[in-house]
Amino acid sequence: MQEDENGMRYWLMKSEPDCFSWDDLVKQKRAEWDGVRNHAAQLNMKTMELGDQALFYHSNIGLEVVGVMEIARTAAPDSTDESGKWIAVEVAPLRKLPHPVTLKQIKAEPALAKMEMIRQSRLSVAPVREDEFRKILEMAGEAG
DNA sequence: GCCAACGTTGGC
DNA sequence: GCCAACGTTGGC
Repeated sequence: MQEDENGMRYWLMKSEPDCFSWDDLVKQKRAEWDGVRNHAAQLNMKTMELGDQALFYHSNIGLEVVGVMEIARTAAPDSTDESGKWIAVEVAPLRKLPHPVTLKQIKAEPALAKMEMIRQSRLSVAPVREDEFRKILEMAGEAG
């Protein structure tokens, strides 16, 4: 796991927009990222710290990174889970990207070839290296 | 403890 | 609608 000089980690979190979209998050201002039922994704969420930044990715429909959010609460029991086995974090929107960055663009960019989301496409919560994070913001039209 | 069968995710 | 990747389950 890579950190920048402030100890901050970066992530990418997937959601199907017809289930929970970026606009839904903006409306709610803050949301529990629940329903993750994959151990690798759970482990990633357990590693998250307050203030870590995460890319919001629309899977299935759109197939693009649409915004940046921050971790607003660290791992705690997933309120949708009866068994008590699974955890969830809370996220809050920071900003929408000037324009989305599509999966197609990500795959076409050699600097992003090693991204976890590419290497393991089904992982719904994946770490992002700092240089990859910055590259995606640049591709989204944010000033360097 | 292995592995085949099956289910789910997510891209094409 | 299909398929690849991956996780889980259950028989042995």
